[in-house]
Amino acid sequence: MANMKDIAKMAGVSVVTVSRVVNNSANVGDETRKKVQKAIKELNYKPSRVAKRLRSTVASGNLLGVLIPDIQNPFYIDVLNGIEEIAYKNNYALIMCNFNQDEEKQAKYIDMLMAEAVDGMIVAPVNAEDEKIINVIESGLPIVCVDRGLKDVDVDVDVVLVDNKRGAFLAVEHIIKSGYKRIAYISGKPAIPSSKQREEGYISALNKYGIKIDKSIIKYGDSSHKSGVTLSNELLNSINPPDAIFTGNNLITLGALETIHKMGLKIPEEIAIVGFDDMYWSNSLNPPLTAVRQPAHEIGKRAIELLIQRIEDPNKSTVQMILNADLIQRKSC
Amino acid sequence: MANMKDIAKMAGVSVVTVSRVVNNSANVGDETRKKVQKAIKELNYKPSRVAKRLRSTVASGNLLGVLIPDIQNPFYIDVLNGIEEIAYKNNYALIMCNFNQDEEKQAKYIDMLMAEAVDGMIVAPVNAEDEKIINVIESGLPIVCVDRGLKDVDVDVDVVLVDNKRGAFLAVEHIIKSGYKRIAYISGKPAIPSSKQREEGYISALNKYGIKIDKSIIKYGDSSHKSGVTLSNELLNSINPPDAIFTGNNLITLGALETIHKMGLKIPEEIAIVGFDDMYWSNSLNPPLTAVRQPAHEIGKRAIELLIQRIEDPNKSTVQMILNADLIQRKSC
DNA sequence: ATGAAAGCGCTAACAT
DNA sequence: ATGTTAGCGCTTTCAT
Repeated sequence: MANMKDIAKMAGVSVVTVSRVVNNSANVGDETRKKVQKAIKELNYKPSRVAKRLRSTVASGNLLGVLIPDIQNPFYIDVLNGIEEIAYKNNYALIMCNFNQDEEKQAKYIDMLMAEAVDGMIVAPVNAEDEKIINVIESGLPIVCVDRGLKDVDVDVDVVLVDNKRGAFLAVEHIIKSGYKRIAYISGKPAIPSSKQREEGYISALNKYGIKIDKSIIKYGDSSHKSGVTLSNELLNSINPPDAIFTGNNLITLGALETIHKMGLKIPEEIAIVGFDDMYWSNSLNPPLTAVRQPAHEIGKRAIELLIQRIEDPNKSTVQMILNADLIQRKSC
Repeated sequence: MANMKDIAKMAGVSVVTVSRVVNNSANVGDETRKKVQKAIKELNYKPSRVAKRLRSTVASGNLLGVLIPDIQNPFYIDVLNGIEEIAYKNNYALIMCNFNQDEEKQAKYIDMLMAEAVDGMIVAPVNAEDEKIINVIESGLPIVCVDRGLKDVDVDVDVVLVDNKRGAFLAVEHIIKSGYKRIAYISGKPAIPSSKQREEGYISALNKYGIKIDKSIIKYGDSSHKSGVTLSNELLNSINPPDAIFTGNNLITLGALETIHKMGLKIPEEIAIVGFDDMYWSNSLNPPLTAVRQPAHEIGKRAIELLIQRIEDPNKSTVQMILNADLIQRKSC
């Protein structure tokens, strides 16, 4: 592969001039620029992003890290998709790190990203008090949090979130207005802020409509498909089963549906279900799923836009961007 | 961040010695090694992967590129997941490139990966004669193809595939044995080899059981969810509709299900469906989907294992690994 | 067993 | 408008 020296030689200029042409600096003569461009084309020269990254003082390495809690979760795929779209447009490469909700794996990936000298990272932190991430932020590396924020109020960080409480409220209110009386909630990992917020929305809806909270039909899992299967099973096989279930994320929803179908229960007649998180194939479910839609793709886009802005101007003040989640009514409730 | 020089100074040795310790080279005194290790711990030193990548002659940069045709497709997610699992274990970072079945985007991503000096790439080529990829292979960069091979017999490349023809045959045979007479096939992009191979399996099953091929119920789309919706609609609203559909990939399956549910058709009584590609939530569909399962996760794992082997020994002979796809019988046929 | 010197491909700072 | 020098953090080669 040709390098700057080759181009310089061919064009009869110094490497600095080549660098200037490559980076569109001013102060290059028209003639010179043309000669260099010709050589670049001729030798099919592509500047080494590695050398640039090593040398540059300002972030310009065009490399970003993305830390994802669970790549099997369609929500994060959509977020990732949004991130990738903008990254590509801006010539950023993306190192993808899937840490499976595992704090240790997350920490190791963060070390790796630092060693790769990324210009910034997008993270959905395992927990709201993650020291590792807080350290990185304090070190000055641009970071944007998605889906989950950080608790420490002293930490200044850009965050892109969804109004989980309101989304959950909307869902449960709809369930109530549809005439259901005994509404269960299957929560994700309680340690994840969004799980708690969704529970708050669930509770505030019940409160508003004067339905007594029954803790026995609030089930806590680990945000997985499997916990959706198991917990819905416990719920539906109990002495006093619910007539509707609000599920805390899409994996749980899918798990609950599996149980419901296995039991041969009719949706929404025998059991209604509303899920948090929509999928592009919610209409392929039978009946089509009523769900709270997070604008996942937009979350991703906003996050990387904020990140790029911060990279370009590290002093810009941080923002907390809260997007709306809305209810998509279909047939499952 | 501490660098080698800092460690060297602190340990009272030269940077070379530090490098030797970091890379577990022989010829380092026990005492020296300990001093260096202590300094490394104390300063929390992490070697720069960037500098290493720039300097190293042998591939040791521990960076890989993954080129994915469509990140919204659950099959590729599973493949990616398998890749990531092994990459992480081997301390490889992964640059994720989603090219949306777009040849130009794929080409640009390949340029980017070259500029990042990756040690190798895993690719599912847009088309079987992709010049760009063939060039890269000929340049000597380790590459493994997944899901789709390359046509040019002169090109020596590791490939991990599934026996698409046999998988499709199994599916269609099962449909026939279940008593269906008029079996449609909704194909993905005909240019993609796997689409053709699946069609071959479909045809050979029909042939074996003496069912005449009716070209009017073989529909060609672009492997997308949308084409699944549209083409199944055409099929089911025709004068002589099929009583069963074999769908060419999971996105098409999902699209077809959407149409079927919208039309209120009963599965499998009024229309049977068997899909190519299984999902972990196939049981959440109603009825649970009968599908051909590709070992997607294993495809990913095998691919990166081959890639790492090739990176470590560029002269090893190439292999073509063909995995089995098997039929998972559930309730949709 | 250890180190000095050179250099990977590029950019920053300072000339001219 | 262009070039010279130095050096990012590491590994390689050759010495000792």
